[in-house]
Amino acid sequence: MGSASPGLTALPHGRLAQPDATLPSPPTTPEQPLPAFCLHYFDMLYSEDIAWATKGMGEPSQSGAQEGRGEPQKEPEQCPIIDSQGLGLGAEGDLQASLHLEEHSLEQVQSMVVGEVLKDIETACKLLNIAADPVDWSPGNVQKWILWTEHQYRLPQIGKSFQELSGKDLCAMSEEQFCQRSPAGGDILHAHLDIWKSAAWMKEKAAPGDMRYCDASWVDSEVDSSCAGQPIHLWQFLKELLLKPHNYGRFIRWLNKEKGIFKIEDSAQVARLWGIRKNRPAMNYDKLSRSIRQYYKKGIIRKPDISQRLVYQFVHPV
DNA sequence: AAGTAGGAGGGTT
DNA sequence: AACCCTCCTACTT
Repeated sequence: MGSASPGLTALPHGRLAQPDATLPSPPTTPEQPLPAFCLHYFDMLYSEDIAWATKGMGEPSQSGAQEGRGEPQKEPEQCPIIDSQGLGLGAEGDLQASLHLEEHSLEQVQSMVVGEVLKDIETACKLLNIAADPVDWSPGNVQKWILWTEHQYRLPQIGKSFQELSGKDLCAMSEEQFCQRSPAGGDILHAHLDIWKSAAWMKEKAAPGDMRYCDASWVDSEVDSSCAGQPIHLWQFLKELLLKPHNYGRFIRWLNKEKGIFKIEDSAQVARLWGIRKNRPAMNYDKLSRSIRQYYKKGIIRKPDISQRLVYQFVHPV
């Protein structure tokens, strides 16, 4: 087990010295939450393969310790805009212009970062059926979020240290208190919570009167508009995962999207995600696959014509 | 050893 | 009643 790229997100970098950012930061958290924001995105970049974006953003090269693990770590072509930061700053006269350009590109990257983070949080909300704002979480929601975060970022299992805590309690805790409850990974969990708090704060601030963001999912502070509290079906859950190859492609992916054929690449992880979603800690692939097989009779999922292990097909692909 | 198939019983909604 | 969850045996890869 645990076959999938160990240590990818066992971040040794802790607090990164980020350049002071131009993004807003919640007034509730005096100690710059934005680094956490970026930190989180760096995680994603490294777990996905868009490492180029980290090049110009003050990332201190991860101390090279992560190199050569699993993936070949291809050296991608550098982003010309961002790369201007490190190169071509020799001439004094160009300095002003370069800085200007740099600022502009930084803004672009930052807005991209924010957009990606918001999207991922939105996905997680749907998947976990929890509110976007951590303050609104029940103790059960908190446990779900911690389980999911542990899973997503391969943190040590520390959820039990935070039992009986509501989202409000959690949000009131400092990083030190997190570490007190969980010396291993408490700081990272706190950083992730900061990201969620920041996102919730930004959202609240973004749409006081007029709401442009009806399309995504959250219109007001109330999130679950479509399927609030509704029991999600397994096939829906699988489709949601498949819609996010960026996040879940390592676990489940399309083999032929048009025909609805997909493959479960990591049965244990998919089962675990499903278990988190349904509050079934004992969920495993044996049980999950039994539920999939129930779909045969109902005509929702079937085995493809050429049957392969861990490969299924939606009968009515959309 | 892990995945596939489907019966059976129970729980939650 | 629908939709799993759990446990099970038998069979295949």
